Amino acid sequence: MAHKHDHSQAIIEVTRQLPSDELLCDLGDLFKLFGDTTRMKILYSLFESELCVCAIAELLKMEQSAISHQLKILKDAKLVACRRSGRTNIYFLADDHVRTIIGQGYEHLTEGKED
Amino acid sequence: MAHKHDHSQAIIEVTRQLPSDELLCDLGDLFKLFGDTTRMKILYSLFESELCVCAIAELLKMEQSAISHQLKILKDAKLVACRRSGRTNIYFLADDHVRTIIGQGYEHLTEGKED
DNA sequence: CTTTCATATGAATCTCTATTCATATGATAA
DNA sequence: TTATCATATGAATAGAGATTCATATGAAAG
Repeated sequence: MAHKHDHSQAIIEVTRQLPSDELLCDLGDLFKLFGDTTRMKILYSLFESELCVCAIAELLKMEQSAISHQLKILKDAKLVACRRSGRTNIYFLADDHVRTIIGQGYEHLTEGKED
Repeated sequence: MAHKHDHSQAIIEVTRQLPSDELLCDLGDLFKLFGDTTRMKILYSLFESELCVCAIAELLKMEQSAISHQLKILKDAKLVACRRSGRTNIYFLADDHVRTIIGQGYEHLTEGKED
């Protein structure tokens, strides 16, 4: 009611269809995981093969610590998982939605070429 | 070569398959757009119907200015577009990938219920 | 058991970004 | 033309998050 012209009907209708705040937050949080270049590179690397932490660090030319921190975030979100092998930790994709979601983004970018 | 154990072969292989830095950055930037609750709510609202700025502001109970700023970001990214109608600006979805991408995220959330 | 290697983690820093406030723009109505 | 409404926008602020540094943990080798 802050403005003069009326659209209360549209608002009521859209509100009815809108998912819960909690779900919308969760959705934002999910996509936030993909919204960082480092995490994107990590995920893309794991598309090809499972990798240990220092391999990813070398691959991306970044510090091991930075990679570990990001892997923790991805692991907490259950997008990746890891297993021990000797004293290395080998990470791999834990969810195939990752491929689908990133694939959709990829399509969007490669189709709409005019920018 | 910062570590002792060797995985240069894996690194070479993965590097070969990895998209360019530019594409990976663009992908990150794209998903960053979905990684914010306010933008997510705006996009979800536009799923249902085209809306003017102040309708979105009322709907989300946020300031008009905040909404305008976010709409600009979405518009620059060509995810939404707008048309003039009198003195109101009516925004609508400009790209159907938006629905697909968010839909995939939605599925991921609603399927994996254990958290 | 001590040393070394691979990884994890806490704290600090720095950057990025979302929101707010104030104001500008642009269109319509009077 | 002037007043009003709808939106846009620049600057400032505040908060979140990514990286680094130093260090802790944990496993294996000697």
